[in-house]
Amino acid sequence: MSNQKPSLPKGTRDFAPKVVHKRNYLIKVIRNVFEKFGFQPLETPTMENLSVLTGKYGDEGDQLIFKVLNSGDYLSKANSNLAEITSHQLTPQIADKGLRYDLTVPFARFVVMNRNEITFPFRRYQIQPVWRADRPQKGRYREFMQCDADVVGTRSLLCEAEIIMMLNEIMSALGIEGYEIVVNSRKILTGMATYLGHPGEESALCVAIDKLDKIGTDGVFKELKEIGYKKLELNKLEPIIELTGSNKNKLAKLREIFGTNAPAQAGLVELEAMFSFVENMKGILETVTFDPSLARGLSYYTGIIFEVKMKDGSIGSISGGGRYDNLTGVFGLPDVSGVGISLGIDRVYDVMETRNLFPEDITSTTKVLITNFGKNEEAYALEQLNILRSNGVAAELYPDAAKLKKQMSYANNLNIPFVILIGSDEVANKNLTLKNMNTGEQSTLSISEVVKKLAQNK
RNA sequence: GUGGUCGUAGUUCAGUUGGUUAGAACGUCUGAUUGUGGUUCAGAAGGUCGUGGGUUCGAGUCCCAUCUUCCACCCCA
Repeated sequence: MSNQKPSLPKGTRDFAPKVVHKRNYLIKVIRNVFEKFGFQPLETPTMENLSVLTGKYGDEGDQLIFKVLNSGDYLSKANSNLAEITSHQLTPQIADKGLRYDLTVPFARFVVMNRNEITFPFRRYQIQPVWRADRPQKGRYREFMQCDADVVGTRSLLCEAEIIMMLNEIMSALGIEGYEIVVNSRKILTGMATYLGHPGEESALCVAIDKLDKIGTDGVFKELKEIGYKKLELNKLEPIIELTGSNKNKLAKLREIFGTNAPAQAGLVELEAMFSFVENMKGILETVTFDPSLARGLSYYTGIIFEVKMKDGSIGSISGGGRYDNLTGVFGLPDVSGVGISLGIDRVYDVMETRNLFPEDITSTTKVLITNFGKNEEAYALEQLNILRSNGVAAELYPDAAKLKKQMSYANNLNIPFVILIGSDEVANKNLTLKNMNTGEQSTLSISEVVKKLAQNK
């Protein structure tokens, strides 16, 4: 057998122990906030039937779904002449499953399938990996973890307000500053398209104005011209996307501008209501920016939409979400409104890592290492090890009677905060030498004193 | 999916117009120190130069293909 070089599929990664510790910390903080807001955990399968996934993310989204080849002699069951069809046409004949593309659609599927068991309104959070056959870039992977929280079965804008509260709380719990929660409403975008003389064409409008940050007003206008916008219409758009001032100011000005435009006015009213809910909860609004040019988000959003981004622009958005009125409709359950957000923890991780925001003590699970001096001390050491563990102190004994230097560097490299030395003196005196690896302090103690110290030091 | 880019030790990178034995730093291991890690000093190990072809007397260096990385577009966490 020839030697084969091991490799990973494009856009996937291993996570070494120290990285997993940090990711777990991140997930723990986010989960705690989700649960504090009353969300319940849900998990769904890695694979969904392709019929569940396709058609939910637009044509381009469908291309990005990883398909799972059918088992068995799948070709004989495909009833086409291979030479005569495109790969695109062949796919549905040889694959009927696909990898989860996001967490929202599987959630919608779950809600429909379990509608009789679920008590509405249903708040659930879900933290699982998703897969996209995208071309990788920095902060873009083919396998990545999403943290979603959604509420379905209510149209109350209180839910939108709580999402703002949650996002603020997650960011402050992680110690991340310099972020911005950008909000807008799909209804404003719909109204805007009509106002500009292009009713029903808001998706083309969205694609263009969403790039405002990147290509500027001139760039956006150039793109819009290419899809048929006239000078006069662009003149009407300009004051809208160049609005400045406080959120309240922008909302007030837009109410004037849009006049009797019903969808736009409805969107503005909703945003005002959301802001006032946040104020009543004593929430923070300084981090929230209303931006009528925010247009991102999947096609299923129908109300208020959110995006969290870093002000320094160091990475793409770290969270996105919004309200959707009819996600379950395609599965036969109409009129269930929901609102949710999705956090990309790989991106949050990158932000935390570059800013050094991870606490130092999270990269070790072991609290104390007992050094191994050899046969004579072994029985006593094992006894102490057992006592530590049965008192809930994460402890390990170095497995070989290696040089102390080696054992100490082992503890040092793994960030184990304490080391217990058990040599002939300790065995004879029935005590332990405990060394604090951070301060270098060392003291002779009884096992009960050590347990007390390490248990409280949690 | 379109266009470009990168790949040399575990890691980050040098490597001249193609020329003998491919270097450094950090990390690792050993010793200075047989009961003490982080600092210091001495030494050692570690490479099919991403992979496969080609040009050449000779390729890390040039050409082609392929994989990977990163970037722009598209889209998105």
